[in-house]
Amino acid sequence: MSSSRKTDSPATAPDKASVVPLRPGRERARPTAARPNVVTLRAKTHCIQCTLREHCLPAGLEAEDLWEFDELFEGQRRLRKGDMLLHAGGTFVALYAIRVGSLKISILAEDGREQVAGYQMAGEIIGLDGIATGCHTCNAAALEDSEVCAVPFDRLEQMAQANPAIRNSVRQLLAAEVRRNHGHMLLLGSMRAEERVASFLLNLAERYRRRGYSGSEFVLRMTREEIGSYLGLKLETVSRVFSRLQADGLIQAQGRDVKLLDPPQLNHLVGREVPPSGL
Amino acid sequence: MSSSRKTDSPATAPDKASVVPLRPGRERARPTAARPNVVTLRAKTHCIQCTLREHCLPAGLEAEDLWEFDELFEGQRRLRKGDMLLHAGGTFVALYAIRVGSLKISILAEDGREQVAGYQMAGEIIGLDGIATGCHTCNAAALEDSEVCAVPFDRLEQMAQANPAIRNSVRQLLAAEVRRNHGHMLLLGSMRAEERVASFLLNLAERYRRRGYSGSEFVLRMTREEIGSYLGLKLETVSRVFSRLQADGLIQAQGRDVKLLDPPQLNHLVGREVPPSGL
DNA sequence: CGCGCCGTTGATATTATTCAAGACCAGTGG
DNA sequence: CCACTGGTCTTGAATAATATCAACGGCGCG
Repeated sequence: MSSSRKTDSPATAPDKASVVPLRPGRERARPTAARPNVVTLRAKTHCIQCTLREHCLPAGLEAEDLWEFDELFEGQRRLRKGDMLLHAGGTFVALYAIRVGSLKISILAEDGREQVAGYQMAGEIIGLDGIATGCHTCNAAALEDSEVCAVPFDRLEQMAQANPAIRNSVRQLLAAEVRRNHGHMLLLGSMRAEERVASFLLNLAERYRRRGYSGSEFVLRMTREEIGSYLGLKLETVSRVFSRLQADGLIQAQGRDVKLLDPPQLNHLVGREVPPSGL
Repeated sequence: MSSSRKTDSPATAPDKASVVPLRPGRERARPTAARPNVVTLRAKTHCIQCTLREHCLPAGLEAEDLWEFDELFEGQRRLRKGDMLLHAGGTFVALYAIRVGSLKISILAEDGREQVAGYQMAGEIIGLDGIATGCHTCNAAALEDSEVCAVPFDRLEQMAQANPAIRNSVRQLLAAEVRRNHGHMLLLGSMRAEERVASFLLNLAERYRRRGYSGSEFVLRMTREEIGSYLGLKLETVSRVFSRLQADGLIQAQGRDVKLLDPPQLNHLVGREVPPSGL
């Protein structure tokens, strides 16, 4: 495992789609109706060619719906590490699909305290918290240089009205958001420090795995303090737990490089029953 | 303050609407279009005559919309203390507006642990967690004998499509749900026991106050253990905090009877700045 | 090089949990 | 009427978990 302060990508990262150049005309061959002139758009990566497609908002859409969906957004927006994508109180105009990078979502107490409510990575959607009110209740800041696709919500909604598949996608997204929050409340309300950290690491691992990255070795994008904020712990406690888990042989951690050495045992720690092995 | 084990209503409870008998023909005079024969319905309390109207789903609707909304549900459903209204995993068919009583909402971890995620009282809506998925992720159980109005969701949605006011109501509801969850995460993640309990009491007080009950004196409907589950504390801790707050003169508590003696100080405890006075 | 941020670790303090005992109260059945 | 029971609530003492305070090392960066 290498020190990661410099490399700004996961330990084992097959990032292909973002490098593949647009090949105009090729995607035109798709059996679909009219869509805007792709050539005039600057550096737009279409959903159809995006490797994240199946993890993203258009997950499960058929080719036809996909192109329809693709028309929704005009291009990507770049964020530099630390840039804020959303501000609590800001008016809600669009959902954002993370194409590259990762962001932290945080909520604010009346007295100004800020708490991390989630970490979102490539393929995940940000901004759902604004759907209901029309204004955001969270901050979203880039943890590293990132790129997002903005999906104007009025157009999305309009399209959803006509297209059940897209409507369903939005639903699924909201559902996931609710489930995530419930899971987090469970964590904050009833888990001990070790369980919280293990749960956090397993969650990240699973998400990386689903995206084709290693599910056992990855690089954290956030500081100990941010992890602590997310888990309801102080940064020192997080650090200690990392050390303890390492001493117990469950993980290997050097700074932000993390390797899960004994996932079954980690799962056990979290209270999940571990299938003895096989199937 | 009186011991409350017997009285099943808040300390000072102006429950009028539920006693007022239906006066057939009267509401017919409302300037609205066709609606089903009210006489055949058993004991339906119409929104228009419900004192909770402005705290409930149809909050803010004009008379015309109100009648339209009123057609949505056929009647009330009674629950006895302990009855489950919703089961996690059950299919989502309707939202429920609490007309009388109160319920606790709880979420379940994979390993079976259960945690109270919220307490809902008269005028509040239950079942929103199912909107996204189509199946519920929470349990809802009556804390006392209660009565709810079931609002079939397919019909509500249909109506919302045509009526912006109703659509907006549903939105507001979802927004409130999100805000509630965020607030709870903040509480679980960054407050100490005293702050949590104070926050809990102030929250209840505010909700009672809005409903016309006393905002400084009320009766808890849940056990110490349930409070603890909600606040991420053990029941003994909850009990101790109650005692300490009482010793400090901030509250007066005897079992489930609670009186807030120094709301400003309680607010201060929670981190809210207290306006010195005036304005 | 020196600075600032980050992470680790130790010593100590604080907070919350656990274990245990007993009080209170409502309901039950003798 | 009484005793008995089960559930709830309170309280104390011991313990465990986490936070706080403080020191230091590493690393990137100007």
